[in-house]
Amino acid sequence: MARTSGSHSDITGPRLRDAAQRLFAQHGYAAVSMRQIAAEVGVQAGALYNYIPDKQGLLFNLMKAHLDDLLAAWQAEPKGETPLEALESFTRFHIRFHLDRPDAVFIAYMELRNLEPANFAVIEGLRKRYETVLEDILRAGKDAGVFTLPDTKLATLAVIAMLTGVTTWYRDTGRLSRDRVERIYWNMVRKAVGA
Amino acid sequence: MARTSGSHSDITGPRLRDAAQRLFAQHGYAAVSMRQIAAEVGVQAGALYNYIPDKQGLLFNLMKAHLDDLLAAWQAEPKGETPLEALESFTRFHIRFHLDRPDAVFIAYMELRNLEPANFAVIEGLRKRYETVLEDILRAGKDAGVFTLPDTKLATLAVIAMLTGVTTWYRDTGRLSRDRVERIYWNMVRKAVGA
DNA sequence: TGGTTATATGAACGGGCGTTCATTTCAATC
DNA sequence: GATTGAAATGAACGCCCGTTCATATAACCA
Repeated sequence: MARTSGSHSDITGPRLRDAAQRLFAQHGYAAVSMRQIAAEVGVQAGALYNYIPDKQGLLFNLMKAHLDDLLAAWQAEPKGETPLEALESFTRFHIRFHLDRPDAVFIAYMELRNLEPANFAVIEGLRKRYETVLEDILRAGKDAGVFTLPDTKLATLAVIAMLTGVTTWYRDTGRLSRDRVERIYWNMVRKAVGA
Repeated sequence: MARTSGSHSDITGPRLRDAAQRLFAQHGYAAVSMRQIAAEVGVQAGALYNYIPDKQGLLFNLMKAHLDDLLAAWQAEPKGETPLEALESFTRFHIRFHLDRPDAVFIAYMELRNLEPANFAVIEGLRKRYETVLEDILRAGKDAGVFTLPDTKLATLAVIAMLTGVTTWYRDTGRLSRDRVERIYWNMVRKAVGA
């Protein structure tokens, strides 16, 4: 034991965020203490405050980093030419990205109510920007007469809920591969939008 | 102030559950203290223990009551004759039931990780029983050649996720009536299952 | 090699936690 | 009107919380 002092800044920082992400996802923000996180990192609780302003700031940083990642990754994604291609691209991207980060996803959806109002507004804005990505695809498809949608806004929310739901049951050791899951969901999404 | 003592058993019990449900939904189980609940009820914290074994038991009772309600309500629902009618019935029922109980729904989905293992097993069992209701409908429709499903199990999970997602955005003061929402989602569900 | 600085310790702060229990209060019964 | 018992009080229990800070240490740079 007894990690002695010295300079481990570049190690402790990431380890802190990793531990916090894992513990918050498992037990919930309010149920995890700074001392638990510190123990996981192998450090005393006081040392954490060299890296974060406070517990709330830690949660906010984790959520913001996740959503920034999400939006940046979509920017870097090949999006296809037609609305149908774009929707397939989005569907597969969303599933893949979310399955790769189960803890971050869990926190982003479950801990919104533990954000202070100012922090919540920032996160909510990023979430809406991502929602708009899908909404724009669906509207373009509807305008082009490729999709049949009773309500574009509701279809957006319905598709995202359906896709994000994958994270609640998917296990790497399960019956289906990721690619198979992507395919099955794409099949259902395509039919749901009438294409 | 100062609610004095006396016999309020039949009043305090329900009020305790109401307050706990509201507060747990708003702030999360771990973030709400017994003293906050007691204050909401208008009583000292110690008095709550005349009605519940402990905080964990309170959470468990709330979740169990919700799922018992859900299964009982479905039993009492007219289910239609054909798989298509049954699916419409289920879709509308699920949306209606969940929109009527936003707090209970929120707790049932968010606080699973705060249940002790034994309690979790009970709740999980009830949740799976409800899932099976939809799975049976989908399988019947698939066997009858009415539904086209790439994977019955995944379709079950996808549809439930999609429908339950309504609770995250629906507001009574919003653009659409409940009936309109039911209709729009039924349209999307029907198409998603290829009927 | 010695001084500087980043990084950690560990104790302390005030306060809130879930739960228990002796005691008090009051409505209902005889 | 006295007795009874359910239902509440309010203080106390030991414990953990997030955060701060004086102090110690080890790596880096002159």
